[in-house]
Amino acid sequence: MANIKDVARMAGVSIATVSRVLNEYPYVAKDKQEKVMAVIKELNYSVNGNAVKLSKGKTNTIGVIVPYNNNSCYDELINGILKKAHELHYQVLLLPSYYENVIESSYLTLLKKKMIDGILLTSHTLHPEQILALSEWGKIVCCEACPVELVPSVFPDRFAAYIEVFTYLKNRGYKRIHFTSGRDFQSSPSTRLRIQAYQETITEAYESQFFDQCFDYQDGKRVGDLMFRNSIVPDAIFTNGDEVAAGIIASAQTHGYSYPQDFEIIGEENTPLSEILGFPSVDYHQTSIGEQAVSLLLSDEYARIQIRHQLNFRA
Amino acid sequence: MANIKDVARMAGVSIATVSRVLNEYPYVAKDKQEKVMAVIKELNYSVNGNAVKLSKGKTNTIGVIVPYNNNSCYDELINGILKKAHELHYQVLLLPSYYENVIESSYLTLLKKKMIDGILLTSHTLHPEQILALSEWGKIVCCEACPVELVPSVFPDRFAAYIEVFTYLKNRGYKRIHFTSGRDFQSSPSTRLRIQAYQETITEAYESQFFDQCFDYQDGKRVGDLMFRNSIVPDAIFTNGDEVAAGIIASAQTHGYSYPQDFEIIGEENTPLSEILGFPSVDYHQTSIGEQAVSLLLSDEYARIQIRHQLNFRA
DNA sequence: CTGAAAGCGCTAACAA
DNA sequence: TTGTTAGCGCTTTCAG
Repeated sequence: MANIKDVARMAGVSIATVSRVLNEYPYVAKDKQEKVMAVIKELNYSVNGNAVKLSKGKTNTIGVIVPYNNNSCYDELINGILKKAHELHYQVLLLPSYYENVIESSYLTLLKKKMIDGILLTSHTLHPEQILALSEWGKIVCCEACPVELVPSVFPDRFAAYIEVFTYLKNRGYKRIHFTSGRDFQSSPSTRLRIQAYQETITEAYESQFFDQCFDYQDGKRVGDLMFRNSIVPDAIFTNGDEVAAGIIASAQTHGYSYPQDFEIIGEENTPLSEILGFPSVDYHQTSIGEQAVSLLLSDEYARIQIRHQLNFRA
Repeated sequence: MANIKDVARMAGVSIATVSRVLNEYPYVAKDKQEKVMAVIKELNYSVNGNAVKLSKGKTNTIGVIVPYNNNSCYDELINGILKKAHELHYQVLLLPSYYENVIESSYLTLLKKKMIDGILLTSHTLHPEQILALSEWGKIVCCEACPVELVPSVFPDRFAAYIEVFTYLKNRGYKRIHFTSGRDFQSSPSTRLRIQAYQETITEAYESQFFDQCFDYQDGKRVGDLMFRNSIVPDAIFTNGDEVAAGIIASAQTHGYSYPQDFEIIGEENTPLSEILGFPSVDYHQTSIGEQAVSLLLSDEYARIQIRHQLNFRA
């Protein structure tokens, strides 16, 4: 396989000149430039990207750490990331963590290894110190609210959304407001926020229940069964995802309860599911978060940008 | 930032020895090994991945070309790919093409640039020759049926699925069988197969119609409007995706037709949507395709592996 | 406008 | 078991 030396030799110039042509450097004589380009074509030559990266100390690649790829919320986020990265001529390494701290840390070291220029962090189990310890080697931007001020981030205003939803349900007169979340409150900040928002909003003694470990449609069906075969059935439910909400609705039906006649339900992510089934859903504008996160990552600014959510009602 | 030379100097050994320790090479004296490890820790040293790649001529990275990331079918596929790649200690570069041939080609050249070891191709607009021309520089595996024998691939048996669906609908006595697809028949092989399967199965003169440019829920609503405000309304529809099917069902309702009373509909991808709305859906087992595609890509075998679909009926 | 040469940091063949 | 050294292929300063 031809290298820059071969091109230089065949074109009768120095490798420096070839490099200049390659990088569209000005100040190269027209004839030499054309000769070099001809030889490049003739030899079917391409630069070796790894040599460039090594020499430049820059990779034009960013890493994105996600727990999974099978959740619509990461879907939208990743879409935004891909779009903006492509615009800015960066490539994206997709790094699945499966919520394992060891794996997440190993991804952070990619910065030290100079294999990526920056990292975008979505939902994770990392300790802020682990992040800060590696920020020295490259920028790390968080797509969720980070408790530590020093970590630049672009994130949804989840707490405000939770407050808004609970307030809405309360004002509507619902008294048995159940809600769900994903990871348990010890590992998930958003679960904690959800509980806190509930406590701050629903101050009276309501017959509410909380269910964690809800991630998809099946989980929705599972907790739906728990909710509706109970003697106290909910009159409103705030779920952490449209799929979960859909599962609950499906389960409710098997127990003789139907939406929207017997209860209200509110989802998250604003997917076609909520549109089809006609329940309200919170849109966190993840695509926009993804785009802005990439912009922030590739700038040399520090910022913590909060993106406003939107509670979407159906016709 | 410390490099291997610094480590060698401080540990009082040669860089070769450090390299051996780094790569867990046998035949390194215990004491030297420990000394080196101590220095590595002290200096907080990490290898430079780009130097390794350049030196070894191998990147342990694969590229995955996808049109978009916002379609559940790529979701599942990518999930399988990520899982298997992680197992085999490879990293995944996610390359969105937006169905643009120029972009797709530019991704193929990453092989020549030695930036990835192989490419996984999903739906694309590339000409088989374009693929073969670059196979010389690295393995390319296709996740769709490729018309050219020489391209290794792992792919769903779409045609068989289409035949099965149309046969099923025909045997059920439906006479106005509409169907949808994504890209038009000129650019999409699967659209052509769909039409061909229809022609081979439905030989009598049915009042059928075909609609392309259907990709998501909104498209489903759009073509649903076309279908149901027509004087000839379908009694069965085969869609190219659960979202499209859901959109059609939603639209049908606004026109006074409801599923399953007034028509049959069959989707694709077997997502929660079809489960919730209760229509049958074709599962192509994309997760499995993704996993096997990675295995094939990283082996040095040649194969064309067809994965059997499954037509999923609801309770 | 051009070329020589010194890196970038690591691997691996070879000799010891 | 260890060290020397020649690559891997490109960028970039510096001198001209």
